[in-house]
Amino acid sequence: VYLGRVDEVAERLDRVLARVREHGFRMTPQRVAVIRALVESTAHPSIEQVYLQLLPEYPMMSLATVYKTVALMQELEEVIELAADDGGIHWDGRRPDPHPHLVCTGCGQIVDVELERIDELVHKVLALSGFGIVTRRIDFWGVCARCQSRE
Amino acid sequence: VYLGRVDEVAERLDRVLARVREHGFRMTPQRVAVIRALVESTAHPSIEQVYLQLLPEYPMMSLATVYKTVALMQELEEVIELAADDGGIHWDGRRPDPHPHLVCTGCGQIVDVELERIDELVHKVLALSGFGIVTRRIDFWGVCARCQSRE
DNA sequence: CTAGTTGCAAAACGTTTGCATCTTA
DNA sequence: TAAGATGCAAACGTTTTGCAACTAG
Repeated sequence: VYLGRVDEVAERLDRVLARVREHGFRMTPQRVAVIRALVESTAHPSIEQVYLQLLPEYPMMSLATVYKTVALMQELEEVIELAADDGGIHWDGRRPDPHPHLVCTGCGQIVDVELERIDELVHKVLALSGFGIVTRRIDFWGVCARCQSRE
Repeated sequence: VYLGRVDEVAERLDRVLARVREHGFRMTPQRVAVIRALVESTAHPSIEQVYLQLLPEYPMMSLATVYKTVALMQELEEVIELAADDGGIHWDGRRPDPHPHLVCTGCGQIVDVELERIDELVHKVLALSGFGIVTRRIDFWGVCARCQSRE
């Protein structure tokens, strides 16, 4: 269960914004706000959750802009997609490297898991299949400790 | 890269149909056709692909019925869901136990992978997180051998 | 200034639902 | 013959798109 340090996150935000600029995209307040929300959130939000979170501070924000910005971030491989248990798509923009997630079927929370030796797994898959592995998605569903004790 | 033997598959089809009946559901030609397609296919089809595959032989088949039958199979845990690279949801009804899949980003084919020691992984996740793991989804994306040689 | 970005509303998409008709047991 | 399943079409929620107005560089 991993959480980056605050200054690490701030540092990455700057790097991501710089990359977006370097790729020729312009910086608008909406774009910065969405990228900031994605990079800082530990909650693995859906697009609508990002939108609703930003709405009070950015009343002119539109859902379409959030969609477009998430697509841009995905293009630059600065977010990864994951399946929650509400059936919808959620996003991890805080750690964009492929890593496993754990979804609680009780309360819906999504946490990161630090699994070592994933590379070994990838090598094994390569050896078995001959595929050149580009990416992966490893997600678990279960009941978190708190929800277990509540039962 | 796993393929069940033909008689194993036929045997499982009978078992699944029996289970469906035991759960109080009726047997209609449409239901049998969809379940058969799911259990026999190695292609990991989408719902629409199942529908289109059956349409010539069952011209009265409706998409809604395929949706309902897949939902029923999912209820009975006789199919598992997986993410393809067309963005849509695909299904594995031939091996309904959670197992990894490999999606070719070149030709779109989806194959099963036989990975041992997945249980160890699950135990490690349990130890790290305290979650009671219920299920998981492990999928890889890459370029298959044939698509690699074509490049 | 002008090309890129936004917000809106409409369109497109996949999936679900209500209901009259038909079918299984 | 009664409960359940089907097929249709309408409804639904989510995501994408076209476009006029706006704005960053």
